[in-house]
Amino acid sequence: MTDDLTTKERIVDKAGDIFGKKGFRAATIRMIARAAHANVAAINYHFRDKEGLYRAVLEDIFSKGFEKFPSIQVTGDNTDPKEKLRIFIHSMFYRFLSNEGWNGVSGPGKLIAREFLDPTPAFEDIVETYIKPQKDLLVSIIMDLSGNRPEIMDRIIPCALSIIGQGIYYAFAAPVIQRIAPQFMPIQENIDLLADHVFRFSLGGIQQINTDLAGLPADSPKETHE
Amino acid sequence: MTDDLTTKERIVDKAGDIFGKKGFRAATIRMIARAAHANVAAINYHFRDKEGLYRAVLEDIFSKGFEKFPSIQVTGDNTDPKEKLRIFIHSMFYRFLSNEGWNGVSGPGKLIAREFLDPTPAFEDIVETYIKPQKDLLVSIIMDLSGNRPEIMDRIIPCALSIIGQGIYYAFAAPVIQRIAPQFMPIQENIDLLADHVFRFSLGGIQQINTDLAGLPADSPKETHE
DNA sequence: GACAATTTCAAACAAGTGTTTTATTCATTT
DNA sequence: AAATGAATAAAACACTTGTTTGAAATTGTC
Repeated sequence: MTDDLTTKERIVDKAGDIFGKKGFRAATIRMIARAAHANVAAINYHFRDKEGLYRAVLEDIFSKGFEKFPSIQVTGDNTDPKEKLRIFIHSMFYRFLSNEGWNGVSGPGKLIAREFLDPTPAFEDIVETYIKPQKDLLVSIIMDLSGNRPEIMDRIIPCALSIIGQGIYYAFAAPVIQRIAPQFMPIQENIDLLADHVFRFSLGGIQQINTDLAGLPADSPKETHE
Repeated sequence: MTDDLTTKERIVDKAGDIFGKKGFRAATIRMIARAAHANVAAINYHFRDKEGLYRAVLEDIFSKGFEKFPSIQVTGDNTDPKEKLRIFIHSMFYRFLSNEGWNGVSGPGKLIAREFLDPTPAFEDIVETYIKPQKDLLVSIIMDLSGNRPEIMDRIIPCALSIIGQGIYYAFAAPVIQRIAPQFMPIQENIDLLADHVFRFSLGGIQQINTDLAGLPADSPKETHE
């Protein structure tokens, strides 16, 4: 199934799994070479060194992940902000957990979780290119939900972090979830279940923050009820 | 300051920092020995092998962390459940982030985050002894907040995971938070700020879930689509 | 103080690491 | 068909790893 790929492509592909599964340090180029049916020297030939391969893998994962599961492009239109939030969260979970995405903790998704903990130099660009725009988009959605009051920005940002945090946790704490709440394992079958929960929970959280701030003078606090 | 400790204690102490900072694999016993002013062979003498040392470190971290920042012991009393939730979340953040606790991402806390990703065999006992009781306590608090309806357990558990998830994320995604929202860095000075936000946000989330379920008869698990 | 057990130390060991070297095969162009 | 450059392969290299060894130092006990 990977036989029609070039050696270089096979190496990046398998390296994603192995770096994800083992971590940068514990993954050896000999494992990767064997898995990719390539010679160890091919890695240094194509990627200069182990870190060069890692950079290539990281870029590959993010570009493919956001290509297959983009977040919402249209932010300025008049879609219901609740619906935007729902789509954002669902996209996030599909990107994290689906087989065509980062496949949760058994695939390259784990590699991303590792970067959250110990960013390598290669991660700098990733944050700028992919993560910051995600955060900004989410902030703008929450802003919409809160009546667009720029003065409450420092209440909005923690909400965004809380939402991203739930996504990251569900995606990468799988080994622990497996042990304490196996029915909510972050796997393909549970994507919609988990995403729905996080959407509901976060919507409530945002509304609570809005309520806390209700005393402040502002335009009519948009009632978000169904 | 660590000079009055035995060699064995100095090794465990420094190993916590180094394992946390570098990870199990990347941390070398020579680094640890040098930091602890001990000979490399002392590690194998006292702990059999590197993994034995790691086990000792893990047990040390958890026992000390929960000793200094226990969660609430009294769950059956008549304290306001909201207040219980507030205390639970604050305890969690203090344990994760304070200097006398796990000191966030610069201390042994990072080691725990790593275990969430790749549990070692040593983590099994930790989950049973420390993490599961934490989850059960949190579930019982949320249960109180939801009117104690056991039939909605599968809505309660995800709420617990969402709360723990925010804690874990805030504590250990520091390198990313530093880059996308530096004013909310998980450090000593921000503990109360972050814990307060997570409390408010989560309270709103739980109430939203309760609202969603308000109309439901006791046992019809209606799907939450629009 | 003498003896025995525990603890510490420098050195060596075997295995595994990323990388480089050198030679060979393959594909493309002339 | 020959030539050229890219790609692959096997082996060697320099280095680091966790662990073990055997002797020295320290500690506790009589």
